[in-house]
Amino acid sequence: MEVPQNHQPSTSSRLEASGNSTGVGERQRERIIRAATVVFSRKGYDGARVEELARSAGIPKGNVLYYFKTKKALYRVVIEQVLSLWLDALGNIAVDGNPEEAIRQYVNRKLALSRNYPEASRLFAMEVISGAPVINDHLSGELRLWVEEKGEVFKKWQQDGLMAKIDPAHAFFMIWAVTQTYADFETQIQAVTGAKDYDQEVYTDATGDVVEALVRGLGLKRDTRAPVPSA
Amino acid sequence: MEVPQNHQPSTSSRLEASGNSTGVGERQRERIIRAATVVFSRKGYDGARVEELARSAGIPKGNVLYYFKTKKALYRVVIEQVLSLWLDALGNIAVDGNPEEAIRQYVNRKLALSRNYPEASRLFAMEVISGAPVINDHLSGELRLWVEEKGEVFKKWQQDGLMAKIDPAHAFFMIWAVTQTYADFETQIQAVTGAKDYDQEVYTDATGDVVEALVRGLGLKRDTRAPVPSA
DNA sequence: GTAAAAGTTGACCATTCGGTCAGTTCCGGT
DNA sequence: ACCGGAACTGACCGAATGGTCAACTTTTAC
Repeated sequence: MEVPQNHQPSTSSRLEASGNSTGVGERQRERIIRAATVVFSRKGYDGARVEELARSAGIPKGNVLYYFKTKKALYRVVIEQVLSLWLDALGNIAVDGNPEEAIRQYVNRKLALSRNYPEASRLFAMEVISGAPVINDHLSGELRLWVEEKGEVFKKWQQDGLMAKIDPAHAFFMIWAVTQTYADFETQIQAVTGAKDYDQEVYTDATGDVVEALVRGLGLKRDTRAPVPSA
Repeated sequence: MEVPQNHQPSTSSRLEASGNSTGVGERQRERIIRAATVVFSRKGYDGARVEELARSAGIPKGNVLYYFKTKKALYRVVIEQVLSLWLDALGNIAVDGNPEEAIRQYVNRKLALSRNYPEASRLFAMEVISGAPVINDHLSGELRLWVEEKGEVFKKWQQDGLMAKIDPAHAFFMIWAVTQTYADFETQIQAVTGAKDYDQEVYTDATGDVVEALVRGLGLKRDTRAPVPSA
């Protein structure tokens, strides 16, 4: 487990002009990353062949290794991108509004994420199951802080009798588990439900039932003292 | 994806005597399977090296291949064993008793399974995330039937007002997701909670909070018409 | 227009890995 | 004691894979 330096070819000479996306090779880079996310998420790091990553991106193998010095370097970039997507999605849980609505929104957001980026979710899951060799620091760093912080909010809610007395961390574990299961275990759920159009059928039911069940399970109440300002 | 025949050396000559565990090589076989479960669950099929499987079992590589003709054959045996553990654990949900107690027991059983066989859970998860190439048939066969069957019970409960009106399948998905998350995402939960003794600290909280939250979330009630016979 | 830089490609190389095999040891039956 | 088969082992092999490279094409800068 060395720390392979990143190649990062372009992006160096003409940084000033054209703002962000430097034209030519930058598109390829992202093209590769996108393709790699899909392949890695199904085969895992070891199961994914560089040649397959290339084919999936529609370019020859040599070209992939031009943009990413090693397979591991590519994986690192991919997983880090997935992680930031994950962390971003944690977003801000509305602290001030009423708990029920706040969590309802949060769950819906997480559910939408599973729906729109199922590969990202699966890749993240695989990484964690494997012991999170790459992102462990992020988990015990940023994520842990975030949970502690938001946990305080939960405790406040609990004191106000607006949430069941559940260890805040476990409340998050529950929410994450339930929302991500629809991406990670898609194969299983597909097999069991026999749904023809997974994305349509399954998520429709899930967003209804699951959100309600979680809100109920976590014992979330509307804050009656400060009624919602209509919006 | 061929179907590699299994070697299965011993167990053939002296089946009659000594009942089940045929002495000599049978112990090795199980030894290998146990070790392989651990390694596969962390590295995945492709990530696990035969040499490592061997080392983990404390025997030379050649010896592993003596008992299992190919790596894939070994994997198949391992995953199938894990699956049957999983399916067995589904067990019988007490249909007659009161819903609340039935699910409470079921969740506790699943939680205990995650606790006692975390590698099995992780391996199962990996297999499913990868598209369940080996166990897909089981999922859309046995498992689907089981869910349909037990789903009927749920519907009955719902008609009697003893359970929230949730698509039964999704109720299971929730339960599975939550209980298995403690095994599959152990690394993440460990990182976030910073627990020193994961097995002890985390599961203690989980069995308390999680069971309650699920019972509440699924709106399970005690059947008041037929009070529990004291036990 | 032209030269340098960036990008592209397929051939090629070294290593690793799954699997084979011939030879040896172990062990139960007689 | 000895025979036969099961169990075991390390050397070996071919295929596959990650990565390199030199040649070539395209783009960019002036």
